[in-house]
Amino acid sequence: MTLQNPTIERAAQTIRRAFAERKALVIIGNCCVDYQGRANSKLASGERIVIFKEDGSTLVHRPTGYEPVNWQPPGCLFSVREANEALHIRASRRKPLESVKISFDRIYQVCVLRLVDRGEFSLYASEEDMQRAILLKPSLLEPGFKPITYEKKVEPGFVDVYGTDKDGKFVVVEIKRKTAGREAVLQLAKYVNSIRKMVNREVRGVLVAPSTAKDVQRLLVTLGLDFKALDPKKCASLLKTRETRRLVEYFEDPEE
Amino acid sequence: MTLQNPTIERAAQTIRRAFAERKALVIIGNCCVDYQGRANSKLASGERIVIFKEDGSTLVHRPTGYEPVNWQPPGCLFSVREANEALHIRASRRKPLESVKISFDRIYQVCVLRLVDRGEFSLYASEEDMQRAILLKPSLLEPGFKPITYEKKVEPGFVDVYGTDKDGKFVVVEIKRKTAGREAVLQLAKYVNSIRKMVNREVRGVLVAPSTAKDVQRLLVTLGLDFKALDPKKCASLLKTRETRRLVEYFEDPEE
DNA sequence: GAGTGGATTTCGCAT
DNA sequence: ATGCGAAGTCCACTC
Repeated sequence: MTLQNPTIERAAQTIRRAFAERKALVIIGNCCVDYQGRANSKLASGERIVIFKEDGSTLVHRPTGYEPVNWQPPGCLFSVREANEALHIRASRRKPLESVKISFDRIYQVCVLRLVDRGEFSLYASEEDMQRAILLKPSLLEPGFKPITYEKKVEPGFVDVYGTDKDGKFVVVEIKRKTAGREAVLQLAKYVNSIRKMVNREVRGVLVAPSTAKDVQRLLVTLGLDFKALDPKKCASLLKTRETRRLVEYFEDPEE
Repeated sequence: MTLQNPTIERAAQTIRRAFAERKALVIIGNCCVDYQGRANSKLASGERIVIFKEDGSTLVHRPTGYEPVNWQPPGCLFSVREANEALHIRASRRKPLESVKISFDRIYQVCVLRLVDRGEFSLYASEEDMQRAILLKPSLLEPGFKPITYEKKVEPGFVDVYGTDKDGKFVVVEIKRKTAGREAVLQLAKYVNSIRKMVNREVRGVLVAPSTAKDVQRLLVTLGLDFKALDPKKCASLLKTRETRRLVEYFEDPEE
């Protein structure tokens, strides 16, 4: 439901009902803003986009900039008042005690919304990011792990990461960005077997993924392989705070 | 200018022109969002409020939460495409290379805006205000305190305020606008140690904040640092009654 | 409930 | 441009 260029009275009426019904609001108009709480601020008159959400969060957006000039986190109570031919909306909360007062002298549009949004949000890094993270911080895999090389060519394909564990055993690491299925395990098993034929030492296989599909855990046990849960997102954030360029140089010319 | 429940074609046309004329856009509709760049994310279908600003910033807001679920800072280029009865808007930038692709399958409203906003914004009772207050009225810190300079560069960072106490000892002041945690103390300690290495005189450290977190008092004692309680609001009200412009001139060329 | 650390942090300022 | 510190940071997680 949308009002175009409503009077202050009409807008106030609509906005009050919207708050009562816990609907979201988008108001576009000329306003000034006063904030008092953790700090204090004043914003002189100008045209802005103001959003009030169902959960009590509040945003005042100027025509430029990523950040809202004024805002209020979720959990606010809203109140509406008309005075001096202006519409005053106050969003306030306790802990910390603070409030934002938005005063409109002209309203171009009031948009009342019942938004339905059940869409899942997922943030992730690429498989390569997980690989880099493990090379950078081998303890992510397990204590004592030492990478030797990565993308190691073996008969069936390329081993994601290859190294030794705390006991000196060889370790073959297979990385999946999302829930690992049966094929990931079989792939890892192939690599492990391939390497066992070539070296005269114990070889372990470790599957790295945020989680496994059902029954995969049992398959891993059957084949004598290990699993390490690792969140791609954590890998991504870890990479940000480190120098990754060096990695390439360091592992550039992998020894055989 | 506002479209209600437009067809995809009509919306695309309007949005293209809005981008060409560098106007701001508020679009409400059902969409999914794909982000690739510093990280990657996928947002499944749902109803959202999407804002494109004149400066290239982009915001995708779900019906709850202070923060946008997806966004792009200022400086993006927008492109519009129609395919499979959906409208795809891409906001992309270089450095870092990243893009957000928003795909609408239903659009409830498109609002094209030329917002005029010249209103001045001023923030009070910030950390900077506390700093100014202390420089203006050094006795707020303690009797006999004499500021030498502020924002003094030392190895680990910038010392908020630097001066001497009634006994001629050097004083390093670290200011926090809110309850000071452990990290504030450690920061102060770093500054103090850094300065101790450089001068041949006693150096004291004073933490200024409205209050401290638990255990922080003990940490201060352990490290031999002092604490002075100071309310940001009081600093702000003190500044209102004085001429603050002078400060800059006075401390402009800090002596070493 | 408070403290601690991360963020697709963003933003501003200094080098 | 790049890098570092601050923020009304917000937010999720731990104690």
